[in-house]
Parts: sequence; C-alpha cells; structure tokens
Amino acid sequence: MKNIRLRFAPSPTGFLHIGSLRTVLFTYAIVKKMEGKFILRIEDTDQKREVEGATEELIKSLEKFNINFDEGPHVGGDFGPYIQTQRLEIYNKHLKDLLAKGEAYHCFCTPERLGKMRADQAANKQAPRYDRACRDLSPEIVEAKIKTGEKFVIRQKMPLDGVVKVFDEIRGEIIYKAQDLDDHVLIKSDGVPTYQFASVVDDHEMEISHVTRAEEWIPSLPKNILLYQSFGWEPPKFIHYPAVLSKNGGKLSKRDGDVAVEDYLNKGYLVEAIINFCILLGWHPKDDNEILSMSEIIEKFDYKDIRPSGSIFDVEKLDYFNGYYIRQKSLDELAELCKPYLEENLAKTSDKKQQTKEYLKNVVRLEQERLKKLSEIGERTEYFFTDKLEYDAKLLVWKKSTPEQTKENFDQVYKVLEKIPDDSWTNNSIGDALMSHIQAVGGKNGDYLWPMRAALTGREASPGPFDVAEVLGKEKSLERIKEGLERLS
RNA sequence: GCCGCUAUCGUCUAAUGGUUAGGACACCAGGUUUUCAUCCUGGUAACCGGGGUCCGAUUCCCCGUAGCGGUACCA
Repeated sequence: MKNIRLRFAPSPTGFLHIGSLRTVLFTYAIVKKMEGKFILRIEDTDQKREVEGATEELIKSLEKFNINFDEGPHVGGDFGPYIQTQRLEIYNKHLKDLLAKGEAYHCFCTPERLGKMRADQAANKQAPRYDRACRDLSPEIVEAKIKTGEKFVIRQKMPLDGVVKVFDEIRGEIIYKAQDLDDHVLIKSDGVPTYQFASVVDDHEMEISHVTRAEEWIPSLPKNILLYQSFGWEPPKFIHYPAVLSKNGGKLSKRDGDVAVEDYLNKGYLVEAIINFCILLGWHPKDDNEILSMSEIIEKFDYKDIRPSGSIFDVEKLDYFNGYYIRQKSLDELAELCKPYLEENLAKTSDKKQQTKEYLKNVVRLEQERLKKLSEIGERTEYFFTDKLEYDAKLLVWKKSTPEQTKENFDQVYKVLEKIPDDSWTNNSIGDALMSHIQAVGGKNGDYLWPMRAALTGREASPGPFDVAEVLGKEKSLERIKEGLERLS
C-alpha cells in the first residue's frame, strides 16, 4: 500500500485567494482523514509573475487557519527542495531520459512564427495547435542548430492517433482523442520547465499519492498521464475540485467583493466561520449537520462525496456562520478579538473608566448576539464612548405616543432611576424598579422603555435599555435621560 | 471555432427508477412581558429543454441549450 501523501502547490504570485483556501481545506481534510503527509511545494517556474514575499505571506495566512505542513520549504523534509526553481537539476536529469526515449523533441520555432501560425489557424477556423514543424528534425540538424546557438524549447511528443483515457476520482473516466492534444512545451527556452513538466516530475519524485487541484486542470490531465507513461511511472490518483464562482456565475474576481483571505480576516470574519463556510462549497456531510469544526470535518470528509459542479460563493451564508461562531465565543476571547476594531472609539473618549478592559467587555457583551462581523463593533457601540449624542428629538417618541406624553413618562423614568442606590445599579434592579413603576401606574412598557432606550443610545435599534444603562453607569444614564427630556422641551 | 467539465428551491446542497423531492442560508408571517438581535414555530420556493429506454423517469442513455474551464515559452 502506497503511503498517503498530498500536496498543496501554489504559485507565489500574490495573496492567498479564497478559492485557493477552499482547495487547501479540501486537501487538508483528505490528508488528515487518511492520516497521510501534507506537503507544501512552491511552483515558481514563471519567474516573471513571482511576487516578492508571497510564499511567506501564504504560509502565515495558512497558519492562521491551523493548516500546517509536514514537509515544505519552511519546514524541510526528505523530498526537497520544495521550491521548483531549486530543482532544475532534477528536471534536467529526467528531461535527458525523455529525450533519449524519443518522447520529446527540440523545437526551434520562433515566437513570431508561432504567432503567425496561430493567427492563420484562427482565420481558417481551425483549432490553434502547434503544427509540429520541428517534430521530425534529424538528430544532426538538431545538433547543428544547437551549436549555432539557436534558441529552442522542448515539446512533448503526443500520439498521432487513438484515444487517451484518464480517470478523475470525482468525475470518472474522461476520454480524449489524441488528435486533439497539442505538442505543448515542456521546457522553455531559458531551460526552466513549464508547470506541465515540473509538476509531473515533482509529484512523482515526492511520491504524491493523490494529486488534488482545481478543475481548470482537467484539460491537461491527458498530457500529464501520457508523460507518466513516457517515463514509465505509475500515475497517482487525480482529484479535480469543482470551481468556486462569483455571485454572477463567473470567475471569482475582485469586482465581486473580496477575494483575498486576508481581506476576510481583516473584516472580522472568524477562522472557524470561513473554514465552515468554504468546506461546504462542493462538499456536504452525510448527516445534514452543517455546523462543523475542523475536527468534525476531518472525521466526516470523504473526497468521493465532493460534487463535480461549481459553486457560487455567497457571502450571506458566510455572514450567518460568522454570526453563529461569534455567539459561541467566550466573552474574554471575543473582547480580545474585537479590540482592534474598538480603537477608534477608545480614541474618542477621555473618560478613564471607558478605557478599562472591564468596560470594553461589557460593551462587547451587549453586541455579541447582534454581530455579524467583528468590524461592525466600532460603529455599533459608538454611543458608549461619545460624550454628546446626536439624534432627532422625534426619535424619543414611541409609535403613536405624543411628545407631551413622552415628556411626562421621561420625567417618571428619571425619578425612578434616581432613587436606585449607586451600588445596586444593575441590569436587574433597574429593570425591576422601572417595571414595577410602569405596572403601578398602569402604563405600557413601550411608552417608557422606548424613550429611555432612545435617549441612552440615540438610535432606532440597540440593545435593551436596562443593559445599556447598567454599562453606561448611573451618572451617565441620568445625564442622557435629562438631555432627552430637554430635547423634548 | 475546437476540446472538456457541469446542470435539483435565489444560494449552498440531500435523496430517489414509483417520495407530500429533504436540510441549511436568505426571504415572509407569528411567538418569545419595549426597539434591534438572539431563540422558537410555521410558510413561499427547485428536478434546464427535447427525444428515447421503461408499466413508470428528476434519477439511466442520446441530442440540444446554458454556464464554466482549457485552447501560452502562465500557473
């Protein structure tokens, strides 16, 4: 039985894309479920597109999701190096083998010639494909051209007829006609291999048991399989993940919202929520229970259950998961997570009491069940930190009540609250005092509580008045009620 | 153009050769001793189209259509 070894093989071309994260998550779930090894390999054969520091950022991002590798450029391993541009010698060795077997050939065609060829093919409504002009050059000619310094690439020699049968673990057998396959480039003129060559060599050399990648790679599967055959290697299993699409069905791009994982993190999406949401894009647990921790995912994951069709990234459902996980957090942890988003509010107040950890926790507590994203905490709790509330006096009047009535009720509320001793200024005692007063005078709750809440917060919607009053403190609360009373005059 | 993949509520999805086609998000309504939120209850909402095969197709096959992907000395 072959060892289970899977790899994540990104190109260091920028930030970690949310679609790539789904790829990692799927792969990670498979590896852990099968108790295999997880390898990070950096595919940097396109040096032009490489972004400085991208690999480090990527690893950092993944660490936030608790995705760790058994082997990789940052942790080492027995199958290194794990960066493709450091493996050139390995590719060279295998290339010689391939050339000797006659499975690949030198091509001296210039980019100009190829461009013209493709233009002609397009004009004639033909499929653009290399015309194989160099495929049957004699060894002598090839050698002579190399000697004169002519630039060349190495192309894979495709079969001229017949079919190539490939197997994808999710979709089953796919059959390609050999005539539809192009003699594509294996080694570029600068001697660096293309993805098609490097990935096959590496997956073999690194003893990868299951190649996992996005479905956009399906068309290159026949070429890859043929390469394995040319080398005389046994191919691994191939699992192509369905695409993650944008709201309008296209590729998930910046136009449709955030695509970088870090953007979601910065907006205050929780790691648990992102994982839970992403794993459900193309996969579903058998028992219909969609709330899943990473360990539950690993326990239940089976790549055979991955759906073949693409799925749309619907941020509304992510919001739901995020709200859910925010509600599950302990207050201490949530307050800690909210801290960065509260900085702006903290800067507004000079009141020392409002800058204590205790006050922050109380404020966060009142918003915990209302929060969809951590980043909302600042705006939602602004009134806890400002000295002067800005709002229209009309806000204070409840539904069909009148300003006169409201004023009268306000007066009563003030008097009741005033009598509560400082040391028993709590949610419960405030509530008890007010409710029994309202009952005694035979009033309606809303007639008293709405204006109180509005005066305390200056908002249409907020946590309840007793809660807010408790957190605000007696002095501040009375001050605001008095101010509300004045606004009505 | 050529090649390939895909097709169940708006979205993520489940199941099935005979079912009232199930769940989740969103949405709507009601309830939870003030608003918002939470929570609870209920509701609206789907088998892409056409042919076959079959006693019977959402399910199997073919065709079409649509979406997506590939068609680079990018990955």
